[in-house]
Amino acid sequence: MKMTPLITSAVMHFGEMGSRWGFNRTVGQILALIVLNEEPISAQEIADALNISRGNTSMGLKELQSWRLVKQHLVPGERKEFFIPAGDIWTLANRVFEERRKREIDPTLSLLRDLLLDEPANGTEAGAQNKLSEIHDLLESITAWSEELQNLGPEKLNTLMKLGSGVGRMLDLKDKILPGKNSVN
Amino acid sequence: MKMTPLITSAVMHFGEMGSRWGFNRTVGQILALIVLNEEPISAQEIADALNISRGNTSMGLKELQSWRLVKQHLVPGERKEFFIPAGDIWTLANRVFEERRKREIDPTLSLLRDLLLDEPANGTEAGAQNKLSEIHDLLESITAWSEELQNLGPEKLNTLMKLGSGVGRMLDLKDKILPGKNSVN
DNA sequence: TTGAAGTTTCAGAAATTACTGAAAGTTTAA
DNA sequence: TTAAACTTTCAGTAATTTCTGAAACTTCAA
Repeated sequence: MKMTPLITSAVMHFGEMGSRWGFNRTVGQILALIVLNEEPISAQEIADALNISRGNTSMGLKELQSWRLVKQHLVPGERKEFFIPAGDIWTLANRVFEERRKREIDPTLSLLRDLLLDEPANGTEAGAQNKLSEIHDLLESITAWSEELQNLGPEKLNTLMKLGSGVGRMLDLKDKILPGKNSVN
Repeated sequence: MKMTPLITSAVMHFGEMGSRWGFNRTVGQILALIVLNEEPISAQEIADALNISRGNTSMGLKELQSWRLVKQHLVPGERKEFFIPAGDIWTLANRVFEERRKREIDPTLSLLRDLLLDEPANGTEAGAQNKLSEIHDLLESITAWSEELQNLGPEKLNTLMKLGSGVGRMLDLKDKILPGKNSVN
């Protein structure tokens, strides 16, 4: 494992950002290393390149697999396990979104649903429930929308993103082209 | 300040989620309290309701103001400062997105731009640069897209989100309705 | 069936992050 | 100008999170 200056900077940066993206420093570094490395890389090579313990490496890889960002790669004839990215950059980004949605939105949505079932005990609670219900609706929209975008597939998603301000114009026209059931009250 | 059971559950939950959303427990709790409370609330009331020190409260409020999620509210005749949400739920969600983009994407984008300026020293670096350039493009698309959505305004954004699977159909038709400059190669 | 080559687990140590509370700072009314 | 009412800062402590490394586990070839 080489670790040229360029790769080192990138790996270090991904480490720093790791915690903001939902995992920790070494997990970020491991991910960067696996993505930037052309060849499959073994756990031991990772530990050496990053100067971290073998144990920490093992946990980091487990976490990355739970995020479905890296996967094992069996090299025939080799006993040890190698690791490679679980897909192209687009796929990885999608997985990060999805996984974060699960961790950042779903639990709240489920709590809000419960809280909204209770009868408000008084005026204060009624007011709070209104707010909570607004939050609930917003989070549901976001969830539904992100699922929608996911099964649009990368190509269409890309088209949509590149469309830029065209989206606004398109919305103005939508009733003409999509009459009926999808019009919004 | 009351803190009925309902409000307590919500506040505690927002505290737990806080760290996943980019701030810490008490900041999350303070935010929930301010949003769910109908009336403006003072720093002292917040500290009492959450059982946290006055100093911590002050830091938390400062952070929430830096995220532009809460703002001061001067009550005439009162010396102390009161706090209220900086806008409706939609606005707050937008601010969180925006702020997180600044913290989670912008620094990486800027590093990637720098790294891509260097001449690759060898084959390994060239390969890594390709990957980095893919990541760069993806992050730029996301940034541009999120800005686009922001200045679409809440109403249109809502229309778009509610459109659901209609988006896919609309994209199929887009060349017919938006000919020319916005077509994607 | 043993042992070499590998992986995983997890208790404790190290590093990081959050919180407290006392002291310093600010504002306003008298 | 003083002092009461309030806010902010920040050094030190507490809580949490991450990391290490030794031990336990697994797999496979001989």
